[in-house]
Amino acid sequence: MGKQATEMLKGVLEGIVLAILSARPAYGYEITSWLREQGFADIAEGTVYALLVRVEQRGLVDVEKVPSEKGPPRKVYSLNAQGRDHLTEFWRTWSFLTDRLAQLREGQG
Amino acid sequence: MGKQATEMLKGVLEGIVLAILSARPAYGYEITSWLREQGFADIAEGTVYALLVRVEQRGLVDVEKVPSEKGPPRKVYSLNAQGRDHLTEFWRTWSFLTDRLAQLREGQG
DNA sequence: ACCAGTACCTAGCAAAACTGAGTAAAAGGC
DNA sequence: GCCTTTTACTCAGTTTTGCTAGGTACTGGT
Repeated sequence: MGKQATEMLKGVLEGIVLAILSARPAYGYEITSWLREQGFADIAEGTVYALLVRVEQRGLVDVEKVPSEKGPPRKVYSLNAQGRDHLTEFWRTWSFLTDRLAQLREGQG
Repeated sequence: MGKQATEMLKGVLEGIVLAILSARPAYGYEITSWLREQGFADIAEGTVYALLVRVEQRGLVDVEKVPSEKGPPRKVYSLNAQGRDHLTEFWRTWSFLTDRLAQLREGQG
């Protein structure tokens, strides 16, 4: 992904992380690694941690500290009811966007 | 669209406007009206004009001043070669994002 | 003792969109 | 002639979000 992706990620990355958490609880380091495997090569660690702090403060996730076999304890996040509502709203907006963009793309090249 | 869309638009809105311009030249007021018809209800006028200034400064569009039948002269923008390249790159990044998101969405709800 | 891998956090910056104004020009009604 | 509406563009200041570029801390292998 190029630098263009940086700006396109804004607002979308939060939805991505919430979607990940809706599948199963996860911790920051794990999420960052997973994103990088998926091709989001230049996602900065700090970006994910900051995002997790934000969604926690907005009450979209629950947190639990879990000791790790290697390294410091993990902060495991899981999506709560409010987070699930927010995710639903995200998918709605995302669908709207993809529909409009698909139309535009067909319209020409 | 809710407030959530505001942040999701970042980076995407530029692609949308370039896509519009790739179909035919257009001026700011026209683009804003069209976007609102398409359901982008809360796009601020200032946002579109600022975006057009940016893409002009980056040399992605050509500008021509055209007198209007009613009101002040229009600044008509058209996509140039560099803009077309940029748009191609935008579609590539957009495809990447939609693929990843579609996968995530299938993965669960 | 040292280093690599794991795991998290922070301060300061940049980009992009919004708010909420203001400026201007022409058309049409009175 | 004046006023309102519509068209059309501009600008300063704020917020949100991601990036940069560090730092802290714990474990296991050499």
